[in-house]
Amino acid sequence: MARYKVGLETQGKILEATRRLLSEFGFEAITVKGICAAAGIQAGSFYNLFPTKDEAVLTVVRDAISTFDPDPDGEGNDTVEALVDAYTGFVIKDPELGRVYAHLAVTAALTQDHLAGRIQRHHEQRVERFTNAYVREHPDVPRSLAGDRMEILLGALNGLSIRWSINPTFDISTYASLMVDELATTP
Amino acid sequence: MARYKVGLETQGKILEATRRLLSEFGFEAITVKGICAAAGIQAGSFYNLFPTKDEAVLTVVRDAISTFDPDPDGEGNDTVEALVDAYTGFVIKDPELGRVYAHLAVTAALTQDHLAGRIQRHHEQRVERFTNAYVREHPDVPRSLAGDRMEILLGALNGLSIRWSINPTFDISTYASLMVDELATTP
DNA sequence: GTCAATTTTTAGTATACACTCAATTTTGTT
DNA sequence: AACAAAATTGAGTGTATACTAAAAATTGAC
Repeated sequence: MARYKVGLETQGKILEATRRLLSEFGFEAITVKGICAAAGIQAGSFYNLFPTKDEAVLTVVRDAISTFDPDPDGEGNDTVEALVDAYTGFVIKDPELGRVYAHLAVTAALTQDHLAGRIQRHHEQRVERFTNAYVREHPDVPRSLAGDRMEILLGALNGLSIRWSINPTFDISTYASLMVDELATTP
Repeated sequence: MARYKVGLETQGKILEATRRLLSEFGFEAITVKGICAAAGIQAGSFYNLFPTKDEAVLTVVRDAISTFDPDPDGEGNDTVEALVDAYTGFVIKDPELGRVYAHLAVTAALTQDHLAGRIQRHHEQRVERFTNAYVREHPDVPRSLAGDRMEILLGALNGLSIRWSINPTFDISTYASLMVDELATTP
């Protein structure tokens, strides 16, 4: 929506401020007022560039996640292990943002609002991607079963990442690998 | 705080209304106004019996969970499997309430408010109890390791229950059992 | 340099919410 | 029946929030 250079700069300021506030204080604490203050702009300017607060938050979270994408060009050569590493890497790199994601994933299951739909779609795409990788590695496993298993894996990863964000000594990577092994060998 | 019969009755009405609203609309949708309307009372009456909204919600969730307690008298004879069954039973019996619990468990990791502290304490007690059962069944495993494993199990259970509440065809019981087996056999 | 499109500011609106309080009514003990 | 404790009412407070709109300033294509 920004077409002039200043508009793009302001957009950048807003995203950076949102990212900083999310990383520091989490999802519940974020307000448009706070974002504007941190970005050094006024509310009207925010709404000239973003339709809603959620849009700014989602943009930040999406960008942060894609930073860890093992196959950003969609060449179809990522592995389940690499995808799991990407997930844990994201959570470990920026714990508070990981919490924000987990929080969004949970509330997506709870509420019916617009944000929930967006997050749910993201989750489904993620399952799809994990499933593709799994089927590639285990061609003998029927796709529907593979999909179920990846649902478990992702559900458990979400739970573990929440646990990890409470107690960072919790060895999420190792346990995530353990789960992957288990799902690879179960008949 | 209720000392007269009518007060106890009103307390019951409030809890029932809260339970009904939570089961139907979830945590995010609940308001004091809504509870009062459903209970057929006024706000002042609510606050005569409950100090905060959260207190009513917590009471309902706590009661619902304790219904499934395999060892309500604390005799120390419950097993990990029975505890897992209790968890999944609770979630399956009342999905929306299960979601509410998962939601509270997640936000407990996110926020610092009073409610968060209460839920976190509940989680810790739960881990303690799972750990006790696990150590009873696997006396050779050191307690700290057992505790870690139960943290994983509970974290994953939370994640799975969220997943299940999105898609009830998801076989949470079976997968929960699988996880228990895995945690029993890992060196 | 002009001028329309874009951006920014300023000053709001609308609303939803948890919670309070003084006055009134009801309860149960004596 | 008296009366204090408890319960209830109903109107209200305070506050925080996302979001808006009109006017002013800035940008950049021509």
